[in-house]
Formats: sequence, structure tokens, C-alpha cells
Amino acid sequence: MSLRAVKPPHETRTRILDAAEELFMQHGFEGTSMRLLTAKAGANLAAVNYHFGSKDALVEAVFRRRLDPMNTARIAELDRLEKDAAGRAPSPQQIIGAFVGASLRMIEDSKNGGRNFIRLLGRTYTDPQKHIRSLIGQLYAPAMERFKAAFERSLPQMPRDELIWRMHFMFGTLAYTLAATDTVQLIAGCKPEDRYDARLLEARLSAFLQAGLLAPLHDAGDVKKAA
Amino acid sequence: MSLRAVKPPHETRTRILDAAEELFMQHGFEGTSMRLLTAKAGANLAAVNYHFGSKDALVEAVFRRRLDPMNTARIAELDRLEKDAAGRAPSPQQIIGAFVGASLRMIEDSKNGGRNFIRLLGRTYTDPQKHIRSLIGQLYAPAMERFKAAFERSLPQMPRDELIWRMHFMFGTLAYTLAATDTVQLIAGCKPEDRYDARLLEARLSAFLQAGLLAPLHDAGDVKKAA
DNA sequence: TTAAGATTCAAACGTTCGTTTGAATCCGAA
DNA sequence: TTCGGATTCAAACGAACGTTTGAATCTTAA
Repeated sequence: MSLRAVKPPHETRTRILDAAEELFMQHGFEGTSMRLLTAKAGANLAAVNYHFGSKDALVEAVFRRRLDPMNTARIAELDRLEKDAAGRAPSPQQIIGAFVGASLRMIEDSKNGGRNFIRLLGRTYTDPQKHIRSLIGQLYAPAMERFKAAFERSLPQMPRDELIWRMHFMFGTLAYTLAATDTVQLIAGCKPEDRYDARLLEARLSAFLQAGLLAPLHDAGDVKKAA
Repeated sequence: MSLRAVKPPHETRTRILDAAEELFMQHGFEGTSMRLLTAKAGANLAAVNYHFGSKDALVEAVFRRRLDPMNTARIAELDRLEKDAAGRAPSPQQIIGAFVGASLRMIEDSKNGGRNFIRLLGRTYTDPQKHIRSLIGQLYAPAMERFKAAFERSLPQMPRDELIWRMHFMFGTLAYTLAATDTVQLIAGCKPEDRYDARLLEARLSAFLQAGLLAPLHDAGDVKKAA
């Protein structure tokens, strides 16, 4: 039919996921109504419940669609690094690159909603709803264990507690950097355009993260920097 | 009246702010209904609109109550550092300590809702609603300019662009660390109890931030670490 | 004690929310 | 061409939302 031909060539399911990705980023989960969402997707109001079951299930589908392949790619990249290292452990810099690269590569494809998703993802780590946070944690778990083990092998002299905290800090820096767009202007004077020069951002971010990860160890008692 | 005596001794306005702080942290702004909020505060449903005008105005009041004094304290601490330095610029480590310390000191007071607020604040930097982000930015602006100038004086050899990004990264690490509570378990094995040993957390965080801020500069072209 | 302003209260307002329903329509296989 | 499952559609559901109202109550000062 002619009316049908006007719609984008994607399936309804995909159009809904795309619209959800963008609107969730713009207005949040609760701030995005089914009516607005289905209208943007060019679908009927009932389409979400038909295809996904509920709004919550749609949220889950939005994250699964992108996060599973992204973490699979991370693990594959880490596998490749360890294979190339031929027995020796990859360097912290390489491991950081494998983790960060996947996010920044997705920022670059501006045609698809990859950039939108990354920004949405970065914010969702701290979502108020516990079941959403635990979903994210669950989707990340395999990659996280894998990278933790890689860092442990690469930094055998670092106490486990300390490593976990530094991974936490690194993850946080990445998450915030990806989620915060105009908040960058919190520190005034930053041109928001070059946020999306992914190469430059990756260079800056990697340098920061690597230095933080390798920071001199502190004493537990009183704290003076060791270097 | 005896009924009145049962209520906490605070004024209604204060009880509402306290309840809002906690519920906004637990359920988010949109996820917290006026009915739940006023019930927790022991106030009538209409009390929020009477005392604050609207829900949005309440959100603003929640942030102003804590953020203004916190940033005033930050600036005062920085003033003290610069006075003690007697002409010379305070060290990056000292400047970081002045900024981070204010947040972590507020985490420690567990009687008041300071800890709740800090976690709420850490998440709100990336809130979907633009007017909320810009409110936060507005409340931070004076302190941010002040600290940016202090870092510039302390690190005269660092390019301005680079410094802004590194401040952005530092701010992100702090924000995420404060907002992410159970997300720490993303990197499995972390005991959530010692999150609130503020001294230890501050030591770890400061070491990480300082190393990141002072990371070797990279070349703009291809990126290999300089050290 | 009384008058006046501040505050609280129960009740209701209109709107929007996510979801459900059952009929209409599409579409590939028989 | 015809049938049957998949999909779309308009319409409606009850619930929950933020806000408003006007009377009741408390508080304070004359």
C-alpha cells in the first residue's frame, strides 16, 4: 500500500528500538511516553506492547541490542591482544584501549543511533531504578570479569582492592565522559564539537586513564604521594 | 496539639526538603510522586505547592540548600590555600583536595541526608532534563571558574584545551564515584561497606585524579605515551 | 479575647500515563 | 483465490499524576 511505502524500510520492531534509543536519551525512560515513542517510530500506540510486551521489556531490548555485541567485541579484542602477546600479558595501555575503543568506535557512527546509545548508556549506570542498574550490570558481567583478570595479570604487583577501585574510577571517567555532553560546559570554554573527534578524545581519555591506573600506591595510614 | 508533637521538630519546609532528598535519590525526580513525598515528610499533599510553588521549584530548592554552601566552602578552602602559599600557586594535589574534600566530607555526615544528597547530585549531572542540568551548571559556575583559574596558575605549562579536558575527566570520576553505589559491584568483589570510609576513599580518589591530571602530554597526531 | 495572617486539610480537578481489547487489515502459503 | 496467522488500528480502560480550591485550624500580636 502507498501509506506503508512512506514508512522507513525497517521493520516496526527496529523502528521502535531506534526511536526509543533517541527519546530515552533525550527525555529519560519515565519522561518518554508510549504515545510520543510510537508516534516517532511511525507505529501504532499498541505496537510496543505487541512486539515487546511492556515498556520495561522495551528498555531491556534497547540495551541488549547494542550492549551484547559491544562487549563481545571487547572480549574478542582482548583475546586478540593476548594471542599477539604470545604468553606475556598485554600492557595496561593495551587493555584500556580494548575497553575504551569499543565505546568510542560506537560514538563515531553518527548515521546510526550509536552515539545516542552511548550517551544513554553512560547515564544509565546511575539510573534510580534498581532493576535497570542490575540489568546493565548483568550485561556487563562477562566482559568485566574478563578485563579484571587481564588487568590482574598485567599488574601483578598491585593489590586486588586497589585495582578494583582504580577500575571503578576508570569506568566512571568513561561513563561520565560519554554521558555528559553539554555538562562539559560546566568547565567553561570547551567547544562541544570536538567531543566527537573520537580519535582526539580517545587519546586524551586513554592518557588520563592510564596515568590514573598506574598512579603511585599510597600508604593506608596517612596519605602522601609516593612519587 | 498532641498530633503536632508527634511530628519531627523541624519545620514543614525542612521536612519536605529532607524527604525529597531521600526519595529523589531512591526513585528519581519523575519517579517520586507528590503523594509519596508528602506522606514521608508527614505533610499534607498540598504542602509542597504551598511552600515551594511547584514540584520543579522543590527540586531546585533541594539542590540550592546543599550546593551553595558546599561550593562556598570549596572557594573558601581554595582562598585559604592560596593565602598560605604566600604568592606561589598551591600544588595540583592541594587544589584537588580542596575540591574533592567538600564532597567527601558531606558523605561522612550520615545523620543528615548529606550522603543521600551527594549520591543524588552525582547522578544529576547527566539528568535527561536540560533545565535541571543547567541549574546544576549555574550553581557550580562560580566555583568552577575559580578552580579552573587555580589549576591554570598551578600548571602554567599545560595547554588550556588539555587542562579543560582533564578537569572534565576528574569531575566525571568524582561524580560517578559518588553516584555509583551498587554499580561498584559491576567490578565484582568490591565490599560496599568501605565506600563510606571517606578517608580511604579520598586517598584512593586523590591519587587517581592527581595522576590523571599530571599525565604526560600526548602528541596530537599519533598517540604514544611520552613517558 | 479577638482579629488577621499563616498554615494545614480533605476533596476534587483535568490530564496523562501504560496497557488492553476486539475488529480491521496485511500477507505468504495452500 | 482462499485461508490463517501476523500485524496494525482506533478506542477505551482504570490508575496515577501535579495542581487547585476553599474551608478549617493554628499561631501570633494587639
